[in-house]
Amino acid sequence: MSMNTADRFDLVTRHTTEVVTDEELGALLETETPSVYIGYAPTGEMHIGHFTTMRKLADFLRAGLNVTVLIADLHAHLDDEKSPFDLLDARSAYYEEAVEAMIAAAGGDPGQVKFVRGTEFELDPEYTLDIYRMAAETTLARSQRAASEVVRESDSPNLGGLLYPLMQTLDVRALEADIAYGGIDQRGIYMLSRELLPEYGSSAPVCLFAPLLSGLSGGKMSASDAGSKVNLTDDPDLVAEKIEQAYCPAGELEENGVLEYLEHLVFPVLAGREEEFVVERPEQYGGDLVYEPGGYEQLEADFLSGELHPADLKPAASAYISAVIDPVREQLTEQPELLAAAYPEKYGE
RNA sequence: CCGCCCUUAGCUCAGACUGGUAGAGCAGUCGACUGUAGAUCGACUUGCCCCCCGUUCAAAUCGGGGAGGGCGGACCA
Repeated sequence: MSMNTADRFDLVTRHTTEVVTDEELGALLETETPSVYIGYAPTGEMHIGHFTTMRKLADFLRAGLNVTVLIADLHAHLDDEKSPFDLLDARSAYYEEAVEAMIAAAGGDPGQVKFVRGTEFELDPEYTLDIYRMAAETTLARSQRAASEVVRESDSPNLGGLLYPLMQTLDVRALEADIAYGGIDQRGIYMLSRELLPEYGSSAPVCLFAPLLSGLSGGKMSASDAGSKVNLTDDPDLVAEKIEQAYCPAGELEENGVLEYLEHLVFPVLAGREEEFVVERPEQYGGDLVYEPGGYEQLEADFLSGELHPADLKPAASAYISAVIDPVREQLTEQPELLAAAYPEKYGE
């Protein structure tokens, strides 16, 4: 690649919330063609929160990394049976399609991404044996702590949730990933991985973490609260409705999902296309506002100062969000059988 | 293998002893107030009370059986 190391480093690390560690990543980017992987457990429907990591995959590709997406089907079941065992195939198929569509919509080439399902290698004898070896030397408390932000909490936790971090650790090795990328909620697990893998003759992965976006109703995005997130299959009217109802206090950035969507999703995509962000505004409030590609900082400043009012921002935000996810929605709705098979209760026969 | 406990609204649970076809909090919906949303007021909605059989004029409630879940014992002592 003609890109120099500093540029590569910036590209790889932008829009991340933590890098473990800068030094290791720097060294990695100087030498070879590093590999990065991210795992998605095919549980609930994919949503806009996933999109921010997809956009990073486009960055990774541009930086010349080998990118692997793991569809962690076994994990989806191990975590409190979030996905029933006999729906794993259907949900994996849906995830694969959705991920490809999102990568494309985010300006990347899905053809350059390697897709792997967990069951393709997690049942290999060597892998299985190492699960047992790690299980023998890992305490319940350690595993539980590692998984606490990821695995569903319960008064009566299942064994599956405790195996989960160990398997994720072995995934890093099996996929020969130099870099593990995931939401910051994955931190606990990968810190365990960094501890364990060297004991098993592998090097610890460099870890890159994505910020978790706030939900639209304030607080975290919640799977159980439909209004807290935009789904990939939401049509523009529904997106508009959700954004209209979103928590968005004037002049405040904290837990402001609308602004976070713009920062981590809309503006990066617009920047890739060199398109402006236009807020249409009635004359009585000052007329239209135009932001340059990459002009999120300015928008945020205007929002903080009160120059940009939420009531004006929201319609613009929902229009651009819809535009970004539109191709994904179309691709998915063209194949209704995918969703019907993956979520029969909701889209079923 | 044995014993005990649990199963009621979307969620967490009361109500069961003393039968009279259900309640609270949260969530949700709708108004008011804000140039958005939230917050705050005001109003409203929500149910195969796990299933089957039985007793009874009447069963969420009592009796029997079943299913699902949880805890403990049993070996080590």
